[in-house]
Amino acid sequence: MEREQKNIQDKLDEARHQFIATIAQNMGLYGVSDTNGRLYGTVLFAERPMTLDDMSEALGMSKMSMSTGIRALMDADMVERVWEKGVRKDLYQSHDDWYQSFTSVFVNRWREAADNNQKAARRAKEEFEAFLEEAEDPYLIDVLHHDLEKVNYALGYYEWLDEVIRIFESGEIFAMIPPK
Amino acid sequence: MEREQKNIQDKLDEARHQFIATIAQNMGLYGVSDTNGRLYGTVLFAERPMTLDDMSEALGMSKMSMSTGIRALMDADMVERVWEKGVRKDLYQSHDDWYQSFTSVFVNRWREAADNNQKAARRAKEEFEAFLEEAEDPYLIDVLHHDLEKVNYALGYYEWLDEVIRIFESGEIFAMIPPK
DNA sequence: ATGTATGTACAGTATATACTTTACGGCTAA
DNA sequence: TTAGCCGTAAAGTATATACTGTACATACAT
Repeated sequence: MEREQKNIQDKLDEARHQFIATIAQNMGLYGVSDTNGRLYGTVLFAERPMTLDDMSEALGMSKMSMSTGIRALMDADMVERVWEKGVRKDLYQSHDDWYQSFTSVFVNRWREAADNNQKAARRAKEEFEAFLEEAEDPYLIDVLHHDLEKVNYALGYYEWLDEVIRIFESGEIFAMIPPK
Repeated sequence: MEREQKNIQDKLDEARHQFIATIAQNMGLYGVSDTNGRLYGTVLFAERPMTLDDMSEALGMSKMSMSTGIRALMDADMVERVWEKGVRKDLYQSHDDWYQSFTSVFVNRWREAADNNQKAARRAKEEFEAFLEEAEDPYLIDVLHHDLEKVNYALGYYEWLDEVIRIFESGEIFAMIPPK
């Protein structure tokens, strides 16, 4: 009997491991590396907050990797540090608001890109228009019109993208599609 | 005068180059590498469909890189192959539906991840429930309940994510936020 | 104050990725 | 059929990234 319960524990670990491996594999989409994904999964299913040494042992990796990995996960608001009196080591536990994680990852990544691109497009547009003032060669003028068309299209797209991002940023998305 | 027009052409190239560099830099979000982003930009602003040799010269990179790069861009529906009678070399031009590109990239990347994770979560849930049948140790039973809670939360999240993806997949998003 | 334990910076190493060179199969035109 | 060109597969090389070991700075306990 004792033996059987032990067996269940092993199988449970295996089942957890399998699940963690899958979500870790896909966590690249959140800008989280594969190994950091496994780190998150490990902390998620831990029964208690973990120390860096715990993680190091659980994953068979250096403590340094755990340190840098945890910092990345904290930056992404996926884990949080907790204090327990009498414990000197830093303790970490998962911060499980996946809806929030999704939106903030989505927003952070796209917001910056959209802003950069929009700025670059505006600048390009200005320059193209300035060139158009000076241009005399009909062919060159034609080319410039085409370029302006493209950059205007881009600007429209960025405006649209901005709206999409805003829906996630403001949380409107949760009114449109309520969390389960 | 001739000299000045030439100067404009140079400045135009520089302005294009600048814009292309920026969008290429951020194109990593679309799963497109930096250099493939520049490749796309080059094709986008080309006045005529380009051959691999054209691109090779324009970017100062090997033809092989252009070949693989173009294939990646074609897979992402960002460039298309065109035929011109009398031209033996393959010709490529940009396929400029950025709205479509965005949604299909978004959908393709997240759809697969969501499906994988959902499948893994269902499987984990089944296993956890099976273990719960066999378990006798109260502590183990408690652990299993916690695990089930987590996996149920995950399943809810995947359901939500599925809905979000569906909005982009079906094009509903364009009714909610019309393209400019 | 001083010894000890803990997290992290730094440098070195291994692995993965991007790119190039070379070589070849397939298509086209004579 | 064959000569020549085009696109790509394969192998090799360089660069970037991920990970480790060591060594140090900081904070706590005595």
